[in-house]
Amino acid sequence: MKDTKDRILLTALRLFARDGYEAVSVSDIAGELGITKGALYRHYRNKRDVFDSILARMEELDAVRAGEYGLPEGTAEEMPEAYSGASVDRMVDYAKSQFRYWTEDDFAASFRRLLTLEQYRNREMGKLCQQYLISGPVGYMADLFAAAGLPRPMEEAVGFYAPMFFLYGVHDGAEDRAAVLSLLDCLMENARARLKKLMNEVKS
Amino acid sequence: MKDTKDRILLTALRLFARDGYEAVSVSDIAGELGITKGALYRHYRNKRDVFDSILARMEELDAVRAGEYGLPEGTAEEMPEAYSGASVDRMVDYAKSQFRYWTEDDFAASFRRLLTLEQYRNREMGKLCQQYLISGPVGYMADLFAAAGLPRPMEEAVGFYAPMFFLYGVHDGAEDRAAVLSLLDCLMENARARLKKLMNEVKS
DNA sequence: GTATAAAGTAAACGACCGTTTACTTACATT
DNA sequence: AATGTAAGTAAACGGTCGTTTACTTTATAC
Repeated sequence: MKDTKDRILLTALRLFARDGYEAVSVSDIAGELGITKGALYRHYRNKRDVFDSILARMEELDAVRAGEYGLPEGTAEEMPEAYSGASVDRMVDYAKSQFRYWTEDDFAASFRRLLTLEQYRNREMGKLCQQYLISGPVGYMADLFAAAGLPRPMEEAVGFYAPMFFLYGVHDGAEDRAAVLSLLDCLMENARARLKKLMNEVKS
Repeated sequence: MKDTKDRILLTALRLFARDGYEAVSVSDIAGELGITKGALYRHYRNKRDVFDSILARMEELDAVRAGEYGLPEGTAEEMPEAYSGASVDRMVDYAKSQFRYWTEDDFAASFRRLLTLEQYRNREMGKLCQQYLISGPVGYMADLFAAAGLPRPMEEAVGFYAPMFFLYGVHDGAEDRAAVLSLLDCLMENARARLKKLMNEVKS
């Protein structure tokens, strides 16, 4: 069944995201699903194959999501005209949606924690963590700001994205997650006002 | 020798900080030091004892550092008068010093990564991670801002601390770490100007 | 110089690791 | 109804895990 293979993937991801890849045994994954570890090897060649399949799945989901939102996928140098067109409102909405995605979507939230736990083990995982959660998003926003003619685009991008990133951490350790979301809303409204003011100054 | 016990502690910390507690074996630690794992058990009761000693050591170092900087250690409710006295300049200097500490000091930087890797495994580690790196620092700053009479102290605290926290992540994945420090300097100068302006508005 | 204790080695312990094997069950296709 | 294939079980494999044991080396104190 395709269903079992998917259930293995999700269960493994949840365990990897809590304890880290090495700390989770194949028996742990199988036990959580009520099957024996021998059965797991009918669906995946080995433990590493499960992990790699998680990475591949995230890549698919990410591509789908990027396509749905209709955002430019390349860098600013490749398609500068697409960047300057994005309005402040669209960007703030996108940022809020991204926060909810990385905290509320089960797969994405677990994957984010997995990246956090594996980022120091080798260069590939470090790069993936940067790409999905750190220098990737902030670089993307800095490109947008630069294309719009904002001064000090990188400082503005960090000022915009860092609170989101920080609230991922608050969210993971908080019991009252609604309070985190409302704090994010305040910060986003502040950012919206600031960016609109800066954009007006650029135009003149 | 006390020396060997310390070398075990530091070596274990560095390995734990890269791979996580479970992924590091006692043989790994001993091998890195050129001794057998049997010798390690002359200095620590077991593997968990090494880990606990790391936590205890960080607690000592943190207390020493807090004492040296002469900052109020309790909460704002306990000693409100001590908070409002801290000037913006002192706070910015303290923040910069904290960033250098958590990135350049070998023990602190490794400990920060260790907390990052272990935060989801159990409630204790999650609480420690929050206390040292996330809700602890931001709550402390929010208390300072509130005591100074600043409006929206938590939003201001996140705006101030989140970029620092974010740059920990950038720093860990960056090859050019000097660029990270100079970016931090820009952000801190922006924050200094903003806070001084806000403080003046409060006084009037 | 010899006794004493600390620090280190090498080997073994049972437990669990990831993986493979041999066998059984369930089910779809003729 | 017979057959072939996919999915699952139970047991075993060699290897490594954390820990303990018995023994040797090193250094210190009298």
